[in-house]
Amino acid sequence: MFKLAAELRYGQAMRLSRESVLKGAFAILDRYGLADLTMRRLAAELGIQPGGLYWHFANKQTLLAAMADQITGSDRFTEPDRFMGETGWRPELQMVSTRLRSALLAHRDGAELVAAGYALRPGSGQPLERMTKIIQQAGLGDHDAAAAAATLTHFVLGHAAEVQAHDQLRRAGALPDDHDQFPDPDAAFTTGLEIVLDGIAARCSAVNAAPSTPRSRAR
Amino acid sequence: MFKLAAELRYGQAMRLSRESVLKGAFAILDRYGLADLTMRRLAAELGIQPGGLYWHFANKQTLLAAMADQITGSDRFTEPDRFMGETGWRPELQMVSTRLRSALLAHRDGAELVAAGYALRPGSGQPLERMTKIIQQAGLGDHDAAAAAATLTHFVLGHAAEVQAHDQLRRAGALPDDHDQFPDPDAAFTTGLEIVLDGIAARCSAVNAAPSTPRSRAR
DNA sequence: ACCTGAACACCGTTCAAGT
DNA sequence: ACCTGAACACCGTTCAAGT
Repeated sequence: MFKLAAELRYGQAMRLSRESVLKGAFAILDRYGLADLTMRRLAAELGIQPGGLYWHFANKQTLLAAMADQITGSDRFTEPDRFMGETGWRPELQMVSTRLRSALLAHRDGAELVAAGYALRPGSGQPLERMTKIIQQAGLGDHDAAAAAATLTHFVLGHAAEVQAHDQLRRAGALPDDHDQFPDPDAAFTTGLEIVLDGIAARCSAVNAAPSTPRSRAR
Repeated sequence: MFKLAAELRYGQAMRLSRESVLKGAFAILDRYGLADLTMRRLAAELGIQPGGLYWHFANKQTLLAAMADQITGSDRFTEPDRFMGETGWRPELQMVSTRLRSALLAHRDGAELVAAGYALRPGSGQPLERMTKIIQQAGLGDHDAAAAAATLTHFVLGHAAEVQAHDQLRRAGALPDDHDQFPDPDAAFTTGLEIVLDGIAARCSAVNAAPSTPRSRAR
């Protein structure tokens, strides 16, 4: 009898799963940021002891990698390959980049999290692989396509990280009221994206113009 | 008498300065990596108690920022403005980018360090400001020049971070003997740099061709 | 001026033991 | 199978007190 009462009070409220632990981790991330996402704090949020977490995840690194995978590996990038018919490589690349940006910005410190548990490792880097394929279909060779996709990824990741670092400064109150002393990140993203896409376009036409000497550059 | 002996043994070996603390910090960084660069470890390396460090630097963040500034703010970027005469914006941008890459790769985890204590904040972002000026002289407006410089910086930083993350994996022995399953980072850098520079060139000619409608894009 | 000694409030991780 | 309890080996930072 007493035991039952004790269980109602102190017993497990509900058995946890990998998914519920991940959910709790995202809750802390979004509310308090990556710096405050500690194993002990997460355990407290979930109502268990710190050690209990290690039944679900081998270590913190694995947990963070799973979070990064969830951000970067959402179905948005694996979506119907030819959903929009033959729109060409440029709008496709633009779409993947924009969606990756949105995915990174959807969670507080999302870019830092993904950059830390590197998104570029195979398997998780779904947007990277998607970009590489699109660029290959645009006519670039394997090496060039990989380098171009990496360049695009670095830009998107760096841009999102910069935006979120700026968010963090504002939260800390260390900014002069903002408005636009840091002139419009959306416009900067659009411009940067156009620059990279134009650069890829230039390399494509260079290859198409002189297939035997891919080193030649358009002037 | 005993006091003198005691001082010879346990007294200060040599008064520390901000510079010597920085030097010790770089020594640990290069030998053991950023993860092992702790205030306690640094104090031990310098032969003082952990608390003693806080006379020289307000906190760890300030120390790391000073290290990032030293990497990113070396004189290499402020060098003679017209040392190479009128070589044009492209080789100038190429030079600054290449030197920034070298500076980041010169210290273990240099890219991560610079990315964390953001190199993009004014004052420390000397390469960023240098790039912006060069691009402005190439004909782009303030906003476009800033966006282009940020794009270039994100590429260089992201590339270097990727290279060093790869180095770390190899050190941990978690890689299949390397050779070139990760095909030549130097070539990937050259290709990525050309892509971004071509993109900037495209934007320049778009502006020059139609100054009143800078939205038009070269085809 | 520069540092010690000692404490405070944290970390991630392990592991026997409980249920 | 899933978690507790308790420990281990760390952190960054503060601050009175020494010299």
